[in-house]
Amino acid sequence: MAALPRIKIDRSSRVPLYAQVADQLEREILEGRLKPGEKLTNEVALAEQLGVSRPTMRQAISLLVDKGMLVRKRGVGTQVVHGQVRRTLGLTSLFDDLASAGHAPRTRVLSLSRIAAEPESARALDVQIGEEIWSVERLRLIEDTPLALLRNVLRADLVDLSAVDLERSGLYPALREAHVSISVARQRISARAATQKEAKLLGDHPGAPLLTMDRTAYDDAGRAVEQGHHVYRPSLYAFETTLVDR
Amino acid sequence: MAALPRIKIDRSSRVPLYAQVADQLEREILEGRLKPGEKLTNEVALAEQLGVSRPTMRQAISLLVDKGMLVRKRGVGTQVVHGQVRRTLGLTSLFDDLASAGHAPRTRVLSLSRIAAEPESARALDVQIGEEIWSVERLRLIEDTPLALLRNVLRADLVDLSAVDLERSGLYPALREAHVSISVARQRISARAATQKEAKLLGDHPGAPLLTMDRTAYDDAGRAVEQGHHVYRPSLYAFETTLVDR
DNA sequence: GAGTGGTCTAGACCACTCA
DNA sequence: GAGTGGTCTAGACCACTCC
Repeated sequence: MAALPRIKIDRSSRVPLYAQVADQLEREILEGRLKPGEKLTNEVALAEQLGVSRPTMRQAISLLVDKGMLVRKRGVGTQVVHGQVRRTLGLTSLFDDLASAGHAPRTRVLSLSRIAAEPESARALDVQIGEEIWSVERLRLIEDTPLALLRNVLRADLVDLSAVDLERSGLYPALREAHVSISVARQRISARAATQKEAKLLGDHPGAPLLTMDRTAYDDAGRAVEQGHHVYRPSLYAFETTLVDR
Repeated sequence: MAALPRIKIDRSSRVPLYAQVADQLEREILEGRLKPGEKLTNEVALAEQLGVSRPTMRQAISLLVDKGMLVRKRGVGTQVVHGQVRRTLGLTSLFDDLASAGHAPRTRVLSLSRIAAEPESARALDVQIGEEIWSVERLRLIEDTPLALLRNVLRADLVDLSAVDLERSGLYPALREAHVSISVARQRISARAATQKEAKLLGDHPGAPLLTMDRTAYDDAGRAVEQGHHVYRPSLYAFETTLVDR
């Protein structure tokens, strides 16, 4: 039964209470002060100790349950999950992933232009066939080793890609700067053999296995903004997910 | 501003109110009575109409936001996301996926035995090296076409695999019957070339691209129960996910 | 029976968006 | 300034687990 004496909340902060509690609770786990399998003090007592209401305490715990770091069991209690913790797959770009892993990713923009939407892109982006959209093709490298080939199309009426430095940041930060906030994305992950063109760009041989990701992203008004068709060299990249039963 | 006149709640049901509301709201969207882009009536009014409190109404809406079907924007409202809706990737087995898609999946158990845990399995399952664990190898077929090769190891002290018919159901239903409830799983998805053995079993050629999934699953006490190393033929399988910004 | 998490209420105040 | 979602409270009762 682990109480949480280190957790302090700051009611003058603009960070929500549940987020303050969740962040500090996560740190307790990541830094080993809460050990795998250890049982937390019950919710009611914890809320009282931290000086928040029980719903707020529950919301904090729920965030970590969704991250796969805690498990709750009715009538029993809340425990820390065993096993090493991994980051959850979120709405971040590959660029961010690599940067935070301490590597030095680079991006080469192979092409950037406005094209007439062909049927598939038109359907995905919810625009008329032939309407002008952005098309961009980028090569992602890590220490001069090609890692991924990224092909994207974007709604030209919602984003101005010409104003953005795509070699300096990922697509999502760029969209954020342009006041387009992506809030939902649907992904499909599979694999296939490299085409001749892909093999040449990625420094691999035709027929080599590639990890593929096809994604459509929607803004906070529910409009399709971006569609991506990405291929990754699987020896250098993988998708990690945490699944939680509800 | 769409009110939701069709939604009725049953206070005598054992299904939580928020789940009743969420399920019926989801059906409104899936069956097209709420159209993409349409704005919902505000939360306070909806709660009043349905006769529930606002936190309960919010919880229902939050479930669909997490599924990627609704987007909320402070100061503006809640809208239906554009684009076709897909099922979220959940804690289901491939067997269930195929069965619910109307296909006829079959499973052939290639081997099932108790082995001494080698270092990698021992670390993943949190047991001593050399301790007895289950090892099972299965081939998944769809209409006589090989689809996937599934290799799993399980904690023998938590599960009795000899009592289970693995050709009749997936691994997770089998575990559920054995009173082992999986609540969290961590997955890593990538790709690689088929080995000679894999190619033979899957009816493909050595070097063919395969989709790979490595998973560790934990029960509701946070203990590692199962580890899987699966390979799929990418032309027949893909992983779909919905990502939501938080 | 004691203790736990699961659900639910009826409010309140705040932050943000948009006309 | 009006309307929206975001946060928070202080309780209540229930369902489940385990002794």
